[in-house]
Amino acid sequence: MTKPATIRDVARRAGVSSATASRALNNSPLVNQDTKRRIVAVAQELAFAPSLSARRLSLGKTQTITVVVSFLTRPQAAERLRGIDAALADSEFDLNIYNVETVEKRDQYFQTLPLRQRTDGLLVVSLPPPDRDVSRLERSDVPVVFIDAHENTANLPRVLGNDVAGGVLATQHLLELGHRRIGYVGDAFDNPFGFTSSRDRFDGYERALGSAGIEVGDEDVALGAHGRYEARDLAARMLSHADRPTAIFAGSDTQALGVLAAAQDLGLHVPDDLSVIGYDDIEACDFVGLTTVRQHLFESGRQGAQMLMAEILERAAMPPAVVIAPEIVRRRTTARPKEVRAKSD
Amino acid sequence: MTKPATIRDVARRAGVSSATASRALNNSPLVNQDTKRRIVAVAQELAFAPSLSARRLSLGKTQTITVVVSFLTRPQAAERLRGIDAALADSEFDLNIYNVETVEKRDQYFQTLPLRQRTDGLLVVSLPPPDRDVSRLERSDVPVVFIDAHENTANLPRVLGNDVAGGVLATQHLLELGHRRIGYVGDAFDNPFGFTSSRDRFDGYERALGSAGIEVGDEDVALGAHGRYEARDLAARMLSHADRPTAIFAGSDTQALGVLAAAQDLGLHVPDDLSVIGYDDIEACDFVGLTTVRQHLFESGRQGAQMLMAEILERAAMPPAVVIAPEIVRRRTTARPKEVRAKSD
DNA sequence: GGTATCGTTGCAAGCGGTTACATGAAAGCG
DNA sequence: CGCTTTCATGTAACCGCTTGCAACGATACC
Repeated sequence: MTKPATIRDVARRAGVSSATASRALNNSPLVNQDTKRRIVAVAQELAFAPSLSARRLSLGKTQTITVVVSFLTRPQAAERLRGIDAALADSEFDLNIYNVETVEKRDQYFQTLPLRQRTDGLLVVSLPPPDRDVSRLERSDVPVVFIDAHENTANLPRVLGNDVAGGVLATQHLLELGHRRIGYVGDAFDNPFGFTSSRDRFDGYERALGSAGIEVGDEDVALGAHGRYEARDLAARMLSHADRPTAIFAGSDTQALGVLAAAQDLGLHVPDDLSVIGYDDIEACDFVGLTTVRQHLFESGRQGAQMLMAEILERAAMPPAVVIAPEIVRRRTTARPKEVRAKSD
Repeated sequence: MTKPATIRDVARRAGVSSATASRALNNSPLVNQDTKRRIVAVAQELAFAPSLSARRLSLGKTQTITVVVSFLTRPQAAERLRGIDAALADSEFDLNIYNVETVEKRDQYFQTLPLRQRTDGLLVVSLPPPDRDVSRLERSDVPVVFIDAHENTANLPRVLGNDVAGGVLATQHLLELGHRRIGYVGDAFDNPFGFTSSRDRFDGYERALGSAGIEVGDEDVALGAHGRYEARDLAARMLSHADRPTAIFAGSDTQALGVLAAAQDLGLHVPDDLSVIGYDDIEACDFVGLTTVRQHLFESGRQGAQMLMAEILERAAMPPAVVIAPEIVRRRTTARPKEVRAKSD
C-alpha cells in the first residue's frame, strides 16, 4: 500500500541520475550495458512501473485511441470492435470506448472527444457525424477514421462496405433463382442518426430489379423502425394476401429474422413458399440457416484501426476510402420459387 | 493546426494568473464571479480543453476505469459491457477495454494492468484470475471488482450470478413438466481459463435430479468445447438412439442452439419429442423461442461498475459479493413429455 | 487609527516522467 | 604530450495543470 516507486526511487537505489534511469528503461543506446542491467534489476525489485500520465504529458502524446461506436451491443458493432482490438493489441495504444445510443450522447462526444489533449486518434464506428461536426473534425488535428459511415464524411478517411453493391448482390441472387416478385423490408430511410444503410441497400435492390426490367411495387416495400418485431409486423402485412412476393430481401439480418417469424406465423414454408435473404451475416444467421450478404465486420475494424495507427505513427497519408466488398453467403432460406420449379420439373 | 491552447494562454489573455484560471475553470469558490465569467469566455474563445495527461498527473489520478473482458464479442460480454458503460457514462471516468481470448493475453494483462499508475480501478469480466495473480491483486492498491468470476477471487469484491441455483432452476422446470430423463450438454469442466459456469450449472442439475430421486446417467451427460457445432455433435450422439432423454439442459444458449440443430437433423420435434432449455438469455433465444435461464447481464455490469466507482470515489468498503439471482424465461422449447401428455389426455 | 477578517489573486512548488545540453573521463591522433 | 573524439552520465528545464501558502486591498470591529 506504499506509494508506487518513481523513476527517481529507482535511480537513487541504483546510484544514478533519473536521466540515466529513464534512458536505461527506454532502451536508449546512450547507456552502458552494465549500468543498464543494474537499473533494470532495481526497477524489477521495486516493481517500478512508469506513470502513464507523466509519460504522456512528457511525450506530448496520449498513447490512446478513442472509439466512438453506436449501439455497442449490436453484433455488428461488437465484431468490429474485436477487429479494432486485434489491430491494437500489440501496440502501445490504449483503447478508450464510448458507446452512443442517443443523439445527445453523439453530440456530446463529437464535441468533446476529437481533441489532441484527449486522444491520439479517433475511430468512429457506425455513426455518421452531423454536418456541423464534420468541419470540426476536418479542422481538428486529431486523425479520424470512420468505419461504416457512408455519408457526410467529406474527405475524411474511412473504411466502408458497399451497401448499394450488397443490395444488388442480394437481389441478383434472388433474380437468378427465378424470383420476379421480390419485397424489401428495412429501416425507415430517415432516422435520428442518419444511418444510410437501409436506403443504400434499397437502392441496390431497385437498381438490380431495374436491370431485370422489373419495377418496384409500392406494396412490396415496407419500412419501419429497426428491430425484429417491427420487421415481423411489416412482413406479416406484406405476406398476408395471396398476391404477395415470392422472396423478401431484408435490410438487415435482424429484420430477416423477423420476416422468418412472420412467415412461420402465416404458415408459409421457407424457402419453399418464400425465400428470405438478410444482410450483415451476424452469428445468428448461422443458427437459423439464413442466407445473407456478408460484410466483413472484423476486417473492417481491423483495417480502420491500422489506417489510424499508420497515420499516427508514420504520418502516412491515409487513403480517402477503403471499400470492403460484400459477398453472398448461401444458406437455407433461399431457393427457386415454386412456379419455376414446377415448370422445370 | 496550431498548438492547442494551454491554461496559461487563457490566463494571459484574460489578464490573470494560471492559478486563477485553473480555479475558475474548476468551479472553485475562491474566485470572483466576474473574473470567472471573463475567464470562461476566453476559454471558450480559444477552444481551450485541458490536457488530460497533465490534469491526471497533477491530480494523481488516472480518471480511468479499466475493463478486462474475455471474449468481448460473445453476446454475454457485450451486454455486460453495455451495463458498465451505462454506469460510467455520466461520470468523469474514461473506459479502457482489454479483450482476452488467449491465456497469454490474460497473463499479460493481469500482470501489467493492476497498477495505480495505469488506472483508478479494474473491472474483470468473465475471467477468473490464476492463483498467482490473485495475491497480486489483493496486495495491489488498485480497487478491483470481478464480474462473473466465481472461483479463486479470495475476498476480492465481485458480482456474480448463481450458476448452481440456475442449474437447479432449469432442471426443476423440466422436472415439473414431467421429465424424468434429462440430459446435460455443456462445456468441458476443465478449460484453460478456469471457467466454472458449466460445472456449477451441472452441479445444480445434479442436485435437482438428486432431490427428485433421480440419478444422473453417464450417457446423459455430454461435455465438449464451447460452441454450437460441438454441442450439436454431442447432442446428436446423445439423441440418436431410442433410449434417449426427453429433455436436455444445455449449459449455455449457444449450446442449446446446437442441441436444437441436432434435434432438427434427427427429425425430432421440439418441444413435442424433446424439450430444450438453455442458459444466459442472449438475444438469439428470443429469435428461436428458446426457453432459458436468464442472467441479468446488463445489470451485472452496471452493478459492478457502480461498486467500483463507489470504492474509488468514496472509499466505500465494498461488499464482498453481490449475487444476482437467475430466473427462468419460458418460451417455446419446453413442454410436457409425450408419455405424460398421453396419460393425462 | 490600528488590527483582525474576508474575499480574491499570484507565486511557486509540485506531479513523474523525458531530453537538450553540459560535463568529464578515457581513448585516439599527429 | 596536447588535442579532438567518443562514450557515459548528470543537471536542469520542461510537459500543462493543480494547490498550499503568502500577499494584498477592502471592509469590519474595537
